[in-house]
Amino acid sequence: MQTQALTPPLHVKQLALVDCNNFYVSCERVFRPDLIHTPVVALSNNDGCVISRSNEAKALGVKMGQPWFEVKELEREHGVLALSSNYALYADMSNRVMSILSQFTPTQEVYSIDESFLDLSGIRELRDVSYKIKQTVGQWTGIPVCVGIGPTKTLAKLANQVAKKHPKSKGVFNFNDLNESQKDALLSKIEVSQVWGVGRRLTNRLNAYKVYTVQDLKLADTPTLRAEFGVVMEKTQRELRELSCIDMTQVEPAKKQIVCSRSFGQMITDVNALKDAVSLFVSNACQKLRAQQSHACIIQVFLSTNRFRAELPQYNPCISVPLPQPTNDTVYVNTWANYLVEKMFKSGYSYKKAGVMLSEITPTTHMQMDMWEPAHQPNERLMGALDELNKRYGRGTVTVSTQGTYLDKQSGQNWHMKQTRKSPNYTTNWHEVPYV
DNA sequence: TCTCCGATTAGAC
DNA sequence: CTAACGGTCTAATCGGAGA
Repeated sequence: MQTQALTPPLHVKQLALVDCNNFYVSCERVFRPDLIHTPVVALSNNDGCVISRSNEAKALGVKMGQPWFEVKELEREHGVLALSSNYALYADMSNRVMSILSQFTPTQEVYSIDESFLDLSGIRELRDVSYKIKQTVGQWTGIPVCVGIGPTKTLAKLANQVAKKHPKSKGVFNFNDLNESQKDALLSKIEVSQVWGVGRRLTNRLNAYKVYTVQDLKLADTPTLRAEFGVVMEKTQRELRELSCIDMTQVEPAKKQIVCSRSFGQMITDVNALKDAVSLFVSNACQKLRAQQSHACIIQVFLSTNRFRAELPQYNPCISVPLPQPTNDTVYVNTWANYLVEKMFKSGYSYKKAGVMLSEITPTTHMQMDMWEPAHQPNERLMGALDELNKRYGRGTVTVSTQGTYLDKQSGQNWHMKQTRKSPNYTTNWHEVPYV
């Protein structure tokens, strides 16, 4: 009887958002069960900022995105353990989780490394299925997840937050199970900043219009909202009103631009070290291009000094050039990148970051040949072999030209990022599998 | 005046 | 010991240049 009353009509869409709890930290804990009660954080590239926190670390006041040096005392005071991010591990764990989730529905959108939308419309016993999802992922991967369900993606996201926040929910919350007054009560208790698509700036602007809660946004005057905040906010409001505006995208669209950039572990003054770094970025960017079967028509290279050191001279050059032919050939793009670094480089500056952007991306099938330019012969077989080897034996196994040969001993300069606290690649490298 | 394009803004994770 | 603050990606919007 009770479930009968709560079960929404079958035509109501049941979109689930499955989100892994504290994903990076949870991945680390799978292989370090001894850390289960330790406050743990994972750091961004270069060990710069905190990007994942265990509940214990959150309780100690560590903020998302906070620079690690600001909270480092907690290491001594409260035994916080900070780990460098181990993307090979996280990507592999993510693939396992996503593949398990795909078993529950034909309609999955992998939204990020730790989140999937699933269309569970028409499923009876939805509560049981939701707990089954949570239980299966937990048992097969060791990663804890929460499930939020609603009639639109925006409401599924909110439902997921409710599932995460309230222990009573046991990790599953279905917005569709509420009656109208329960919905109003719930949305009135949640700050508008929690809504998907509403960040810090928009929160402030909405507050100025006396929109403080999700319910305020849901009931706000639509023409005013549209005029002052644009189409995106209007869509968000419609989604809160249970009209689905944001569709599931099941096939990942090809990227329109590909950027590979990195801050260096230390300041760099040597042009050869910069070339070395940039050639690795080109190599990674071209690999992504080939993975989605595209060519790029424009390459842009940039260098930059450390913007946090205002007392030092600043220089942030950036050049973009059209490639004579669309390509995804690492060697070919590298010759251009190298030339651009040489052209931009000025001595007397300490460089902290560099990067490469490939844009005007087109599918390889649409290749437009320049009638006058002698055709560049892409090293297709070479690139294919390179991708295959790197896939099988790990990224960086086979590299191109001078990439990676510029060793620290030549100048004492090491541009590689700082990663002093990285855990082993438990799942992707046999040499790093620990003895059990 | 209209359109195009690059730069800027805002957001997600 | 010190100094130390991430990387990618998209869509919307704005403002100037050129047609």
